[in-house]
Amino acid sequence: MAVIRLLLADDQALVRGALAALLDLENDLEVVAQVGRGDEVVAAAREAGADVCLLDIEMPGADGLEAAAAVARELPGVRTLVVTTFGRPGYLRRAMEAGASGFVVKDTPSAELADAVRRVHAGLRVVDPTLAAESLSGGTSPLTAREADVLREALTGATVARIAAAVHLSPGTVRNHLSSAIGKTGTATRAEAARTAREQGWI
Amino acid sequence: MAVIRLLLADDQALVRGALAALLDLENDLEVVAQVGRGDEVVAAAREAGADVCLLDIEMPGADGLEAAAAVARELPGVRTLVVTTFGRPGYLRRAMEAGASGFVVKDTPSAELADAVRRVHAGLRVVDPTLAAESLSGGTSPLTAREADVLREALTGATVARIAAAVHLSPGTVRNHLSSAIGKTGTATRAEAARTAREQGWI
DNA sequence: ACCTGCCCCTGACATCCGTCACGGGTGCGC
DNA sequence: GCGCACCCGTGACGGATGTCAGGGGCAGGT
Repeated sequence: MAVIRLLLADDQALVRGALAALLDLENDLEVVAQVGRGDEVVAAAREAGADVCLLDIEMPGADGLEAAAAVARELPGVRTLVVTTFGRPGYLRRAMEAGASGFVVKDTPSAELADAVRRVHAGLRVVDPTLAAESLSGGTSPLTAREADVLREALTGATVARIAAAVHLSPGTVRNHLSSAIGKTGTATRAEAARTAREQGWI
Repeated sequence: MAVIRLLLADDQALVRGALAALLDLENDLEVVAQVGRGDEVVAAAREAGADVCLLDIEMPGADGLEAAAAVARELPGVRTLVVTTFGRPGYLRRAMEAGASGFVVKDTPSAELADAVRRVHAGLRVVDPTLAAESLSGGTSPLTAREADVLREALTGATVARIAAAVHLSPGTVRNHLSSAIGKTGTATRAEAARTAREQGWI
């Protein structure tokens, strides 16, 4: 039986190397490529002939969800497994929509990772069970595209004027979108709204 | 020569297990304990007879800096190496003040971790060189204790009224502290001030 | 053709926020 | 003792913010 060829993508070199050490202990797994940026995944996977890509979400260049979509689009035979720190319901949904075959949070015991890789390689879907329930209940974002845009800018604590400049809108419109987003998130200030939206994976 | 006995503390089980796999590859290193909470470090290190503790900063119970201080206080012969995601200057300073022997960010190549452990065990100090410069230049926090308190509450985007309630102060006083903190951080809003203070490791 | 939802903008309002000036209290080092 | 820094509070000011009521435009579904 042929070994499963893996690509690891994580911006933290130490974690990347440690995961490689962990997975290389398995006889049927082989790490054939490692990258630290999301926009290098497709090229590296193609060159190394990877079967499965392990993708972290938080990465420079392109995040793991974009990378998963790119792999699904350009390398149809290659499966992707998203491995992330944050078990946000919206992340799971977005990962599945991006064509990922699996979703694992970094809280899971390390012994299960190799099995998750094997299942994904076999064509099965791997989803963190506790997260799946949350995702089904309240996963989809109630925010409109513009509301998500202004909330993204609001994450840094920017003023209305700067958000308006960044999104090329009138300050009044920005305030309307923010007010709407605050209502939808059940919060009282834009900072809280941005915070909860991020925790839900909506932005 | 005796092997170096290691304790790993990281709240993410997957990362913890992967680091264990990485370090167990070295003949002179042995992982003898793993914990996922900061407040279990001392007991586990004592029971397992660890020589060196690898501590992540972000952990429930007690963070890695508190854990390092506890180890230094209660297990004088045991050295600690702080391994963290965020290379914030204030973190390095606080780690050293807590009695840690080393400070490594998760961006460093995985091949260097084992060497860092050996150096720490040998009594040397290990510090990420790029971070050391930053820390010397602008590491110490300009914030007073109260300013740090209100900024911590402001991180979530709370209103002045809620911050005041949480810190048991008058709303006016809270606004004064916030205004002062905004001035010291060179920002324009409390959200930005809280953000930069966190990035500097001041809170 | 009509309704609905989202987008963009304007204007007005009450409230909140950031700033400043001020006074009084404490503890520390010179 | 004196200055100094920090703490806590008050009061007032201008500007920012969140909310509401409108108006118009543009797509998709009935």
